[in-house]
Amino acid sequence: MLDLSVAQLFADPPSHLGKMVRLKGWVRTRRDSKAGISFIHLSDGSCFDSAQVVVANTVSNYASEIQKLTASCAVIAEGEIVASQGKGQSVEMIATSVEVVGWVEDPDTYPISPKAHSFEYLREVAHLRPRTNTFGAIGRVRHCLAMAVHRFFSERGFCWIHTPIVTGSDCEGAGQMFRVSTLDLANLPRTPEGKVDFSQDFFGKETHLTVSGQLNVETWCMALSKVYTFGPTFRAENSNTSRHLSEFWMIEPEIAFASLIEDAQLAEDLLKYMFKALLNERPSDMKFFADRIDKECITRLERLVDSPFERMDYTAGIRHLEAAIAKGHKFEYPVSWGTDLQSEHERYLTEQLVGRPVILMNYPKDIKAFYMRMNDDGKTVAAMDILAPGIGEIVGGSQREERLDMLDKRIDEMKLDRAAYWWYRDLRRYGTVPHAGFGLGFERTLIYATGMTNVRDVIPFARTPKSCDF
RNA sequence: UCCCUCGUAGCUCAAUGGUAGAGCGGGCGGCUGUUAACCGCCAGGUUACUGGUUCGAGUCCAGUCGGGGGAGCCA
Repeated sequence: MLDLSVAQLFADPPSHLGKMVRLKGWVRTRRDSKAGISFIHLSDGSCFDSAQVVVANTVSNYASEIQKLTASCAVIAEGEIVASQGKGQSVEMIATSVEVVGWVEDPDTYPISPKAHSFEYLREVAHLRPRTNTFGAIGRVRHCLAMAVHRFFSERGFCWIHTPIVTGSDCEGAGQMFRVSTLDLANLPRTPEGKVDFSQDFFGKETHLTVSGQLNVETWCMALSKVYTFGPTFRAENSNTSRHLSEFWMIEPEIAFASLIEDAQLAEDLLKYMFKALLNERPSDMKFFADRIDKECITRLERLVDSPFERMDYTAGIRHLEAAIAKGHKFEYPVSWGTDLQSEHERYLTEQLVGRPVILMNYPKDIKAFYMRMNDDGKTVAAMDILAPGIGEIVGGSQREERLDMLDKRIDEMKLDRAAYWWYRDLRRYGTVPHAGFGLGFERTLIYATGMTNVRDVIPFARTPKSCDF
C-alpha cells in the first residue's frame, strides 16, 4: 500500500490509475447518496485541491461512522485510484476502508463551516484557520516565497547570517523596542540614585528585542562580502494599521564594494525572482487568490516580472507631485522639498503616475537615518525606498556611510552617542569599503503577491498592540 | 496615540423606541455519481459589558472593552 499526499496524486494522475494507495487528511465536505454512496472531499494541505474519496455502503463502518463524518474529521482512506465518473476531478479514490482517526466532538459548534467567513472572525480562531482554503494557500505561498529568498541569495553567493534576536545595543534606531528582562517587576532592584539596577538583570545590562539586523549584519558584510538576514523583527510601536505587526519578518541583504545603484538592482532582482518562483510553483494557489481575493494579482505579478522598475530621484518625485497639484490634484498634506512623503503622495506616485513599483532615491538627509551615505551635494543621502501600489513602502534601503569622519558628523548632528556605536565605528576604522543594503518586509511582500489586504492574515499568528493570543 | 465606524444564534446578516428573524452550518427525515447539491421538519439568543433616559431600549445617551478602516510611525 502506497502512502500518497494529495499533491502527489494530482501531480501525475494517470500514473496512479489502478493502484491501491493510502490518503490521510481532514474531511472538507461529505455528500451522501442514499443509493448507498458517500463522497468525501479530503484535504491534507499538500496542495490547494482536495481529493474525492468515494465510499460505498459495503464498507463495514458506513452507517456507524462514514455517514456521521463532518467537516474537519481526520481520516485515513485506503482504496484504488480510478478515473472519476463525475465532473470536477480527473481521478478519485474508490475506498476499500476509511478509518476515522479523530472526530469533531460537537459539529454544531465547530467554528469553521464550509461557508465564507470574515478574516476578522478567522483571526479569533487562528488555531483552526489553516484548515480553510485561504489560509492553506497563504501557508504554501509563504513557504514558497521564503524558499525563493534563500535560493536567490544562495545562487548569488550570499551567506545567510543569523543576527541576534536579543540585543544589548540601544542604538538600533528605528522605533520603540520590547524590553527583555528577568527582573521581578513587583520588586525591582534599585541603584543608590533610585533608578532600576539593570546590572542585576539577566545579561547584566538593559536588553531588548531587535528592531533590525542591519547593524549586526554589516559586520559580517565587512568579511564575507555578500550576506543577508531573514528572521523575525520586533517593534513596540502602537501602530494599528493593516500594514503593521509588532512581530514581523524581514529580509536584509548587505553587499560590500557596492553603491546605491547595485543595491536598487539587487532589490529589483530579488522581488522579480520571488514572484517568478511563485507563479511557477504555486499556480493553483494563485488561481484561488485571483478568483476569490484579487482578480488582478496574477497579471500584476506577471507585469512586474517582465518590466524594469521605475527609478526616480526624490527631487523628481516632488516635482511630479507639484505638477499634479498644478493640474488640480488635491492632497490633504502639502508637498515641499525636504519633507517626508505622506501615504497619499506615495500612493499617487506608484498607483497613478507609474502604475508599478517605483524606486525613489536620494532623499534629503534630515528625514533619513544617520548611517546613510552623504551625497556630494551635501543635502541628500544615498537612500532608496521601493513603493508598491496598494502597500506603500515595501523596501527601505541605502548605501551606508563608510567614511568615519562623515559618520561621526552625522552621529553628532543627530545628538547620538559616538561611544554607543563603538563597534559600528570600528568597521570604518579597519578596512572600510563602500557598502549598501536594504530591508524587505516579508508580510508586505505577501500581501502584494496575493491581494490580501491585511498583514495579520499572511502570518500564521499575528502579534499586534493589545493582541497576542495563541 | 488621534479621527471615523461597527459589536444581534456556531457563522454571515435583518429587525420605525413596541412579541428578536432569515440564510448557511448542526440534528432528524426525503431525494440524487454527488461537486458551496436539493426539499421538508426541529433545535439554537444574558442583542459585547456597566450605568442612564423612557410606560417600554437590540434601537437613544454616557462610560468601558473589543473588531475594522484611515492617519502618524515604519517594513
